[in-house]
Amino acid sequence: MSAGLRERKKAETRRALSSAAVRLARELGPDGVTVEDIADAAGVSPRTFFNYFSTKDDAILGISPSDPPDMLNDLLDRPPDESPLDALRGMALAAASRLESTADEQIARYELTQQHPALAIRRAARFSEVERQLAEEIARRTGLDVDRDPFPTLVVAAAIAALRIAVGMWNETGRATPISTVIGDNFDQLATGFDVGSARSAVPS
Amino acid sequence: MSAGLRERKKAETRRALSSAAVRLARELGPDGVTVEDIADAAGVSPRTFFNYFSTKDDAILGISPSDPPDMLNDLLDRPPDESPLDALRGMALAAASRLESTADEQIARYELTQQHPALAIRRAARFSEVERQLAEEIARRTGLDVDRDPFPTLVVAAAIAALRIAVGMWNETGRATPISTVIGDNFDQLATGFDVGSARSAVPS
DNA sequence: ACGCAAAGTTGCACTCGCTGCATCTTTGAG
DNA sequence: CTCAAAGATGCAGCGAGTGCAACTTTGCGT
Repeated sequence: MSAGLRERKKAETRRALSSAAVRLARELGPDGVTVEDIADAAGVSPRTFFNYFSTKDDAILGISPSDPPDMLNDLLDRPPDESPLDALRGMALAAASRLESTADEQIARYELTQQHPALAIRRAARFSEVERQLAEEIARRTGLDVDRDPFPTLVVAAAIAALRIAVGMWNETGRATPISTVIGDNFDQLATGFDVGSARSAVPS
Repeated sequence: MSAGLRERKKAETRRALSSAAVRLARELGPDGVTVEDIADAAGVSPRTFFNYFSTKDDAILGISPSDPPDMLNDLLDRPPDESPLDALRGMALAAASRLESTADEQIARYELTQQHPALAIRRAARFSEVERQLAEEIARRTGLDVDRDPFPTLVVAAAIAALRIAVGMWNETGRATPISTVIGDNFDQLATGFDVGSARSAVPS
């Protein structure tokens, strides 16, 4: 069987907690809602809340401890002969399409992070954790030493920025144009470099 | 006169609090020390601590609320006709040399951030706040719209990563080679792009 | 079906970070 | 020397987050 009752119930409780957290945070602001409120709304005890999320912010952002970062898997799925930047581009596109498909709750989360810096901070922290793992994988692929060679860390940081910015603009512009377009532009920019004259506007005059 | 007694005392208290925080955090770990400990060591009441720093972590990192980000000033000092990447390169070099000169306490802080993720997170958050301001300045220089054009945000994110990585490697390698060398390499990489074959090792075979 | 071990939930007591408010002390200008 | 403003402090309180010791539920072997 795919999952025992136990697993299913756990997953359901986690979803209930996280979506209650998002909903209440939107209504009352992240500081206007207590862990107790969230636990009540999800029908569990406050103490149980902390068995699922280590902080209130994590619940709002839907970050569960010890779940594997999807992006790392996306990168591992890329063929080994791809160049680092192309592999990261593929990873970014995969991550973006996953994000594009899950709709409303993601949007609510994005707006919350825009309005409440504390959440943006938590999210940025999450990204930087993942960055380290990605850099290690790029180092492995290229045979470089992640502690001595700047390249792996640098290219990963740039790639993550490209993804993050594309997602941000996608949200900012009402999710009209597909994320993949902006991701493509950003990675092209990274591939060819920031040299003089390479600043291209998204709105051709 | 340069500063009244009041101002001097305030500055002294802030320094006392921050360096007590660093010292105690190194001895007992950031979680092993309470705000009360820090306040006692600095000879003020716990309540007064919060008149100087808004969180314990900020005290350890020496982040005082409402002090102007030096890096933004560094960027504003660059000649207006420089290309975005060159201006950011100049800014990074200025920031690095400032950091290179201030000695022991900075090193202690760096090691603390390496060993305790929570502090690294706080510091990363600090960086991302500054990034937004820098991106706005680059947008102003280039006449682009920071909300519609990825370029300003992307180039700033890449530049900050280049700086951050250079500083990290400088610390990691025992502060032997000057930071400026690695910064130069990283910005060269950004200028010419991450295209295939551009991965260069710091240790030529 | 049944019983038992493991996994999960809960209540409790506690520490600590952080805040608002009212009060007292110190500073510096006239 | 006086007095108003700035700063320091004590107090009372909220809420996040943790460890521990019951208690309940699940699922497996029999």
